[in-house]
Amino acid sequence: MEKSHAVAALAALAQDHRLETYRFLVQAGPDGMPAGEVAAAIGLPPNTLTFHFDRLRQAGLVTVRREGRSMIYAARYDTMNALLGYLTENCCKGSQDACIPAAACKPARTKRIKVPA
Amino acid sequence: MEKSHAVAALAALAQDHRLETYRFLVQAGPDGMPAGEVAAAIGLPPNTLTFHFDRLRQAGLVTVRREGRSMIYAARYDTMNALLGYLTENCCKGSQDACIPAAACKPARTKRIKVPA
DNA sequence: ATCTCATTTCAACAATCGTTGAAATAATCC
DNA sequence: GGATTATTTCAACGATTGTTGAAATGAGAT
Repeated sequence: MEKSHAVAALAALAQDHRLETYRFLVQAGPDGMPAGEVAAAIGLPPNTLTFHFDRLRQAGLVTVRREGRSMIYAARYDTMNALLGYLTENCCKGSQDACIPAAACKPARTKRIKVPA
Repeated sequence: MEKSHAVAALAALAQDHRLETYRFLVQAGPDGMPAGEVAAAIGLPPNTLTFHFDRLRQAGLVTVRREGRSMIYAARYDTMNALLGYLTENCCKGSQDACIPAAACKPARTKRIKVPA
């Protein structure tokens, strides 16, 4: 991930309603949610939400698709992981000793991906 | 980490000069660097840099101490790790299956903390 | 005390941000 | 076709942001 993309993603997340919206979409899962349901859940007027969705989308944190008359927004996990990679690269690469706490990142531990054999 | 703190940290990092400054301080190590050297390295007028340092400090990402006539700024690794924790909590906790890629975060692998025996 | 060096404070300024209300579009139902 | 539902577009608005130049502070050197 390039610096400008990281800045864009950080800026997109650096706002109350957008962070909440994004978090909501992440927990909603990869299938996403119609804009209206998000608006109701977050408690934001639809036009305001559209503005924030646009920001998230331009930062590559979210995708949209039409389904009937609803617009379904979904979180892009790959972008978040790229951002985390960029930040941890900064945090831990240059000087490992500097990263005081051992517990830097805590990925899902309870249930790994398949890895058949 | 609370949401408002996360937003503050994200906002502090969501700017070209500040992200670069913070990254520079992270790589400078826990002892930090005088403001002047950072200004020279980043290529920013000292008063502008002060403005950005203030933002980073208010977000808890940086500390200052005086040393002679220099002000030494240093990265706060704990805050960055708290932020990463908050983001990964969002990304991976609620729905592990949703976190498509296995490589979510990559902490320092080359050289672990001491662990004497 | 005076002088310099390192940094901060302050008051501007244009630019961008987040929100609103009203109007437009897009798809479905009758 | 016209009505209804879901969402976006548009033009405003006050608020915040990042940058600048000039002046102030703080600490060491003479």
